[in-house]
Amino acid sequence: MTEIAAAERAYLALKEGILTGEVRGGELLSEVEVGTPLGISRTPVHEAFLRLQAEGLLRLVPRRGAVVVPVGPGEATDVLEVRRALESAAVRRLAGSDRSALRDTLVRLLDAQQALAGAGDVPGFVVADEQFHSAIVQASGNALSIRFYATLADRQRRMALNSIGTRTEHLTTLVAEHRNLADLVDTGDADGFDQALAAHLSATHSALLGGAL
Amino acid sequence: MTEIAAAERAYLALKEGILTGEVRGGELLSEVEVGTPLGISRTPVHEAFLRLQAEGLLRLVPRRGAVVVPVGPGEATDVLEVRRALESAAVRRLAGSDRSALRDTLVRLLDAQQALAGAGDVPGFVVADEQFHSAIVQASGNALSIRFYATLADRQRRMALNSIGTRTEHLTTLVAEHRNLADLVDTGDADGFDQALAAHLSATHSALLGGAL
DNA sequence: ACAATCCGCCTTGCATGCAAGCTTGTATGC
DNA sequence: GCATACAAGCTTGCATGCAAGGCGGATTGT
Repeated sequence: MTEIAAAERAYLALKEGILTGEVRGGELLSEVEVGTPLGISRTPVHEAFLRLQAEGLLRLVPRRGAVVVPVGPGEATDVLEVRRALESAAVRRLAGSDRSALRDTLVRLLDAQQALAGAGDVPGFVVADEQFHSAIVQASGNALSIRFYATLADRQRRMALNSIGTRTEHLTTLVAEHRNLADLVDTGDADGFDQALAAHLSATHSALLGGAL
Repeated sequence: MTEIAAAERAYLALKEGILTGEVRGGELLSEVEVGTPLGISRTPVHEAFLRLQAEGLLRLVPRRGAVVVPVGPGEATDVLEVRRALESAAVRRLAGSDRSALRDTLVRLLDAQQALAGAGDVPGFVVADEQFHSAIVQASGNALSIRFYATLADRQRRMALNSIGTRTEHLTTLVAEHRNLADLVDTGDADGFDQALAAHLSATHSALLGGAL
């Protein structure tokens, strides 16, 4: 039945819990406490704890348990700052190589965004937004960037809890900004992209801080 | 006697082995094989494997063992690209805050570099170089950047094997470039820093690809 | 009543047992 | 000679046993 390994299940379940806010920051978890509901023993849970500690989501206290690292005060700023840095670096590299495949991808994603914005599907739009940005980084082919960016997406997803109560009117604005970004990628204008992205992420910043998108 | 935990010892020992090239890329390791020399059982070794997999240095093959991920062809480029992105982002942030403490630190590190360059101490200089660059990132206070940058330092250390046969004449050139970078940090000239850093890292790039520093 | 001490519970860290899966080498049939 | 099938040895994945350590509550002495 369950084809995936126990350690993997524990990891995914716990990570999902942390990212969705189901388990609150500061909370103290024990291995049996996490493993019992999943029907698995302490060992795979311990392994999951280690992986999550490596990602900075958990902090293992030697003989006490694992505390969920709370989101720090400046975390939103930190995430967006690194996102800008990595995405801009990706575009800078892409400026010197073939961008046609990426352009097609971005066009497709933009169409999907437009549809989602029209339908007012905010959760769907959030996913599409993430796909759009990460597509750029992935196209750069920088394996380290890609890996880092994935953890940034996780962190941002965790913070996005606060800002789900979102006005749908602004979604079309975001699509327009994305179109602009896609154009700059296509042109190979790395500096212009960097500036536009900074502005674009500032809006996201406000959203993550609790306001409307 | 040994106060640090077994899992930690396994992690540190194995990581050191990978970073120094003692264990070659592509090699297949088994848990007992690693644990026996350290006098520890499979469990802590398994945990070390998981951590190293999370860092991308190891790849666990389900019922076979752990293969040491070889350095990819473009890894040097990738590392330096992300280094540039993160360091420049740090300077951009620092441009808007108090840089006096950092300036003092950089001046101190520059003096040390000059001494090391004069003495022709290449390994010592490599360490000082790493301290100089990471000091900038750390001063920014971006926790994510700092963490990412640390793994970049690891990767670069692993690649630096090839380029240890280094001419000491060029060390003074590097010190001069560092002084220039420090000035730009102090001035808060983020764009200038970015450009100068790109040039500076290009030299490092050639070094990492096997040439002289 | 209050403070200090001690005992017991809960936690992890590590070792080991057991089973399952993959690979390799061998033997057998054609 | 060649291909196929089998069997043995390796590997890990997970469960569990055992010991050590920390914390909290109860108890006792003042």
